[in-house]
Amino acid sequence: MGRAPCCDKNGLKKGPWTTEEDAMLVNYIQKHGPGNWRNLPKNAGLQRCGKSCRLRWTNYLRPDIKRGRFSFEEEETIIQLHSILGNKWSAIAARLPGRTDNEIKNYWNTHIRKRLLRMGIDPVTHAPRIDLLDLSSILSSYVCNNPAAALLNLSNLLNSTHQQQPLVNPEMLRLATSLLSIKQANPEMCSQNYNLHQNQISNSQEQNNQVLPPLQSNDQFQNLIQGGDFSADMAKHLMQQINVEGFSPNMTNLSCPLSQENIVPPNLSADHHQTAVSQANYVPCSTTSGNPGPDFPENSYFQSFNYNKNHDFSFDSVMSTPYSSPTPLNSSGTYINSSTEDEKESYCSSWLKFEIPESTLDISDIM
DNA sequence: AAACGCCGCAACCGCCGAGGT
DNA sequence: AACCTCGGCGGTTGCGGCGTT
Repeated sequence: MGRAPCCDKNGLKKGPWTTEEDAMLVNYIQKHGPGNWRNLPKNAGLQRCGKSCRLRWTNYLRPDIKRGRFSFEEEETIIQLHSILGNKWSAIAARLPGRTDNEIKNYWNTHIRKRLLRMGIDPVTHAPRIDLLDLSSILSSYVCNNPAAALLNLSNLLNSTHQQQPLVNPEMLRLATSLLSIKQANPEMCSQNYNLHQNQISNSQEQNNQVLPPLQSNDQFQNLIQGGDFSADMAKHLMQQINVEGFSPNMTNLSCPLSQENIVPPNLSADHHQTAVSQANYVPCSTTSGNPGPDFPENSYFQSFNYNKNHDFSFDSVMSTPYSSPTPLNSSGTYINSSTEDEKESYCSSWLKFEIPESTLDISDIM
């Protein structure tokens, strides 16, 4: 037999609270204090169950509740805490004065979660998910203006071996197909030897140590895809076939979020995690316009991404970042106070695109 | 102007653990 | 030990506002 309901629901009102009900509840609690929720509605003259009263008080009427938009700093903190605590909304709320767990939960589900998905980040694990990334935007931004960088991007992505999740998915294959078409349409463009990163090329070739027979035709490629036997190595081979000599599987240029497991030992307590989470989970990319990158708040979550003014986003440097860094959880520095959601989103997305800095790719040599 | 769909948020629901009897 | 109440938590729902067609 199930547990009896918290109260007799017959005759009790449900749904949105009226201002009169709010006033009655507030008046009663001001006189008698919160608690004894079971008897509170009767004593206060409310036709509500105790649970409803408690929720109304804790989530809305409490005087110390902060209303209004979440600040950039608050959002930053939520993402940090969620990366280590998961959906422990009450624990997260405990570190955000004035915010309720319900409010944080709603904000996560309606704003942050969607934004992370758009940026190719799994909102559950906080790990990168290529299959979530908006590849069409990458394609459009690079193939139109900078096909060489697009190819390099793909090369990087396809050569990523540190990911646990498969990087090659139908979307990627579609992208590769498109690039192949571009090559056929513009053979002179793709046949150039861009002669970039030669050292890294040779290194990667040594690492790959694989010799695959050349694909003879687009049909062969299509058959390969349709056959379903298409591994990351095969995809890599495909990129070689598209003629990306000069483009290396340059791991150090691939911005890569780190999973929690990579930076935090599992036996650390939540308090230790609090310190640890101050470190990089995501690694920003520079912009393609020569922009030195966003000025992240000092000691902020984003600042800790190891952004380098010289466009040198070293994967190794991130990996070696100690998780015991004393970076404070709550930034005391100034921060960009984006006033709108769009501003905030564009601000965030600018540091998480899989983009290649033009400073390492002289376009004039290509064109 | 009306219909429709989307989105955000307040509120509800079911479950659980702690504590008292 | 068993039962009950209370408070808390996370997931889900549904309503109202808003934009689009």
